[in-house]
Amino acid sequence: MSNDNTPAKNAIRVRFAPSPTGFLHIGSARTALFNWIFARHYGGTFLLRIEDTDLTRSEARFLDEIMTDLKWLGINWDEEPIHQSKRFDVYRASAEELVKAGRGYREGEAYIFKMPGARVIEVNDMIHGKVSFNTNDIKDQVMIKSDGSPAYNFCCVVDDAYLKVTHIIRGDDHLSNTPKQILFYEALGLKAPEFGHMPLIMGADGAKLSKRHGGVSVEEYKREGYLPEALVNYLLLLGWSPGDNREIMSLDEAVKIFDSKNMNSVQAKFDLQKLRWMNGEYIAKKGSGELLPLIKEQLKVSGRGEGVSEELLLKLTDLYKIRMKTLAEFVPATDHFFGDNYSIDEKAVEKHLKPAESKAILREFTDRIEKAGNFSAASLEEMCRAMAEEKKIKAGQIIHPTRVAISGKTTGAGLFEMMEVLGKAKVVERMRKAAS
RNA sequence: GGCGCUAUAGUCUAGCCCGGUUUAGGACGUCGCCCUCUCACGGCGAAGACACGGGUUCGAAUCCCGUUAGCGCUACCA
Repeated sequence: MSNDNTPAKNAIRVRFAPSPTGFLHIGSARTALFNWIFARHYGGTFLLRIEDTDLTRSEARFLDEIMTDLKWLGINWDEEPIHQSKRFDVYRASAEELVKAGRGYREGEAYIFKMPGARVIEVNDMIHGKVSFNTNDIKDQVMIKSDGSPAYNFCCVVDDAYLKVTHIIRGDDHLSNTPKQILFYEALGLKAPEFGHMPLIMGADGAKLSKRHGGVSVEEYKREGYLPEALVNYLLLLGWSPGDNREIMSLDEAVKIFDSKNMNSVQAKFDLQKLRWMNGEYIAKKGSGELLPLIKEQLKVSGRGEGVSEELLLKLTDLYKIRMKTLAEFVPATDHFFGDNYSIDEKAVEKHLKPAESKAILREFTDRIEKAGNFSAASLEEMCRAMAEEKKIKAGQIIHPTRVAISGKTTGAGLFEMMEVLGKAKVVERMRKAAS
């Protein structure tokens, strides 16, 4: 599953080479992540190269977004990124050199690399082990296109050599490109780096990852309320395993124990359920204070919570963080705390508020709590239990109608905590309305 | 079609390199029970896998071959 091309310490240089023609794809993020971890583990250098050779499709806003998302994930780079769009003359010079040396030819404005006669190219892949290709199966390769822009496989080699990249970890979709690139290294008189090809991430149905699988870009997950720690942790486990049964782990921990030998060579399906579970774990474990700014962001996007005190938000965060899989779930779950315009579960109303018996119980409970001086969760619960005892009914017969009356829902935080947070006036008002 | 990669439960995986210690371990999901005012959390438990066929061997999830299936490349996309 692996070979012995383990890098010497401090000497390794890796790169992540995004193309700014769209948002940061979840698969690209994973590639960046593994390169970064590899570099950090060996004390090497992690570089960024911008592959913007497609001048018409490349946009500055995409590049900004990609860099923002990388940082958000916790991936930082060590040197100023280089842009391929600024190096067209370098690629042309190299292509010119190969043509002059008889390794290629011109075809109009284009520079083409001539495939050598039958030869076997062997790649000692860090993940797959030995893989071999026959040059007979590969046709002549374009180096510089007619429009003057370089072809991917060619400028990739020129730049990786220029950047002194020692290890290339990338997706399996590049495995078949590797012999072509090795031939370029040879022709240019350069030493080829080590290669490691990670299996691609597929959607749940085995098809290419797409929107309907839950999102393809990091930005979408960020917006949905996923924590970077959770996304990174999940991506880490997709194609790599520490060897023991550890699952929840920080980036720092992963850097420490990382070993490319444990990288998997099997394509993996993206499982949104597991990501959601993991995200829930991270949310629940975070301090409410840490979560607060993120919760505020969610509220802001939804247009709720304006002018609400920090204290109340903190309290709600505390009550609900254990019930959320994503931050985005906070708003619909707590809408009844932010004004009277909240969603109502009609089926719940039918079941718990419609019966005359429920209304009577609700009225009685309302009368009791209205008279009470203390509106704390503990004393409310005491009153509820006492009333149940007196009336020879189950506490649930009071609790369920009350919950629906004040929240419109059958789910959520503990009833008495909710009542305390909402306050006496609001609670009594909603209960009277429901009982009428 | 050609070339390449891959193949443990619905999903991610451990075990495979160095064959016996495996009644194949863990996690998500599913189901059941407990806790409980609901939901969630937590606890306990259950169902569920070595793709198929040959071979090597006393013995194969582990090694070899084939078949099948999935994916990738086969662009003057990256």
